[in-house]
Amino acid sequence: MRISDVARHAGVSPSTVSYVLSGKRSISPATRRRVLESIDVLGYQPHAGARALASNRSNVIALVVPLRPGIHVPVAMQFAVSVVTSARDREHDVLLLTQAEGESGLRRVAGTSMVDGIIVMDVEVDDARIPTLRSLSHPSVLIGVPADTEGLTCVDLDFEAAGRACVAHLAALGHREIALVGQPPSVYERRTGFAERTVAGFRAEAHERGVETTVVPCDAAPAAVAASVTGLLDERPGVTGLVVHNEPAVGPLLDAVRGLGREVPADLSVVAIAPDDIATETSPPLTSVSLPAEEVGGRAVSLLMDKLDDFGPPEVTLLPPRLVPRASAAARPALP
Amino acid sequence: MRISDVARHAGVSPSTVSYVLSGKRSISPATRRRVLESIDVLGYQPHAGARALASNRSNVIALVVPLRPGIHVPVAMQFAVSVVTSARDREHDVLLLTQAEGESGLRRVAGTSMVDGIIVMDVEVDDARIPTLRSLSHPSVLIGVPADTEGLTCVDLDFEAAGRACVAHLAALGHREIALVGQPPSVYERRTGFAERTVAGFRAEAHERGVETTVVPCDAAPAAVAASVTGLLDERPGVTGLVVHNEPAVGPLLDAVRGLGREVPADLSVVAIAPDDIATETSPPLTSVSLPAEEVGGRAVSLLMDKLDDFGPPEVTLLPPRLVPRASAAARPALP
DNA sequence: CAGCGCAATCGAAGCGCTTCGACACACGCA
DNA sequence: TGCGTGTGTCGAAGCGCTTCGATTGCGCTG
Repeated sequence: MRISDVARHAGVSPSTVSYVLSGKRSISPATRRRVLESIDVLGYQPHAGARALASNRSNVIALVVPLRPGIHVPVAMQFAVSVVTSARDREHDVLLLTQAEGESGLRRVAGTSMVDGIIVMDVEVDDARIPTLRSLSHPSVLIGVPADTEGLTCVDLDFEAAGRACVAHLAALGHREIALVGQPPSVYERRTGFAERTVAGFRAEAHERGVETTVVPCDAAPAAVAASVTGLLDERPGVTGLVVHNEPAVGPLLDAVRGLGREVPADLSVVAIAPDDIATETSPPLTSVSLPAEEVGGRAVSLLMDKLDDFGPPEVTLLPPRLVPRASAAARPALP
Repeated sequence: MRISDVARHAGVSPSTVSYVLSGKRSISPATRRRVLESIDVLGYQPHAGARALASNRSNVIALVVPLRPGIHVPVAMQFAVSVVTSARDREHDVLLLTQAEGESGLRRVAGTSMVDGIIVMDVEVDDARIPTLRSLSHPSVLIGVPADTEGLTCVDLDFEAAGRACVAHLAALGHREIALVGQPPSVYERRTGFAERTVAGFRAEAHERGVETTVVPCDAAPAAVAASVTGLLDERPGVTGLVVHNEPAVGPLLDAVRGLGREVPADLSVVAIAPDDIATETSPPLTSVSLPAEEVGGRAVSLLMDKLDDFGPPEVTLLPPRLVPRASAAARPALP
């Protein structure tokens, strides 16, 4: 079943069929209808390889998904799924690359023209893949922001602003000493962009408002969370507000706080940076800055498509944080 | 940079370069060396589309990942990653399809020759995609086992045997009344193969051994787990053994049991069906049947590759369960 | 020593599509 | 009436690779 079969069936030339399909030249309505009907009747599907060869476009993009210690898989998958969905909306498929494939994987899929562009998740401040991406002639979009963004297209939640927003919210409620319960230590050790930027925003806003801070990296295991929280509240008894930037830790954290005989939000306010579904499932529902995975994934695809059609210069897109008050943050308790 | 450039550089014809690359005809060691050197010097990478067009092989396989309510994303990703890794080991890439794309997605990637074969995860007992898969001329492998396996290639842990093994272990320890804390209700409602098979094995073995059983589907949220466990132990005070087939529930379940003042394993034995990392991270470490995601993913790829080279008939591969005793199951407590 | 078989290589056809230039025709305008 | 302009369609030339059959030169065998 080839394009020439369709052409014969519709009584036109193969090139006409091609133009009907691509819309790159005008075709009379009557011809278009006949061709589309033939395609339908014959169940024609163009050969992807032939198309890629002739047009120099594969209509596939590569997505590098993170598989590193400390990442929260369900959230990473939210990003991945939204990339796939958005890509499909724009007639593209997604080739899955793992972190393990590394830079050679990027070179391979680009060098063999297997993909038209690349989306990279979980970018580090000084990411080893960036020189490779720069060296490729293929466009790419980073989900996350490295230190040097020169010539790169990046998109992410504005984590610095998110950190600031959490502090501002707590400060406005009167809290004078707050702590950030953060990502697992390994995430900071490899200098993952989003984690570092959150801490920076958290500290900067607190400094500007004269609020005292502590930052506690935190492993996800419930026991580790309990230990961190207990240790924290023990060492810093004045802490009345917590910012949690660690999805799997939110449940265990609330349990641990309760286990210490403290009520949320009466004795301790908690603000999370997390996807809405995680923030709303807890009891009490968490005041949170939502992590708009869907929007970020969709934006990454849009930006990549723009680069494929070479519109505009590279740019860094930081989505403004939205803090939604729920039931976990309240005014600072009166001093005992 | 084309194959003819390499050929010129090495002083041979393009077809010789091709044969060096594919190994489909014998090439003298001297020529092979020259060609490989030229490839290296020039940094040649063959054009994937051209290759696919000429050879009728894309060296890409499609993987349909599950995104349904109730599935445990990290475990699903373990499967996916092992599929990608195994595929790469065999010179194939992986195209990511989401459940949402449905049957039309399968038809599309097969019909356009975008992929050579398809791997489908999370198969239901009466899966809607199976007729489509049967109708395609492309080979496919299911991870999971439907009711009618005629003509299909499937691979999975033998969940029925796993259910049996858990019961057998508890029964051997003297337990006479046990319960299965299962997957979320939605998983049973859509009749997911692995969940149903576990229940069947659990019930059959218990019946044969004269052990009384209860089956409790269970949502993953900690509160829901606590409610299920409390309700269960309340209604069935004679239960001294639990089989847990629900990854995210194991932590909350242990907490809930403890919350009821019962010790594991002194008062209540627990056996899990879960990946080893989940079973070993708890306190106490769980006696468990491991879920060999890596092996299943690898097998799925092997089976698909065999079908691509059309070796052998379709077959259902059920990996035998391995029950590893750890610290969560002990002899049934003496009656009060 | 003619003839054979085998190993190593080449040339050319063709995979199924896109795209460029050419062409035919209709229309409006001078 | 003739000419430019624009629209719709066609034909042919590739895109870069694989693969088939043909060819060459060699060492053997009978």
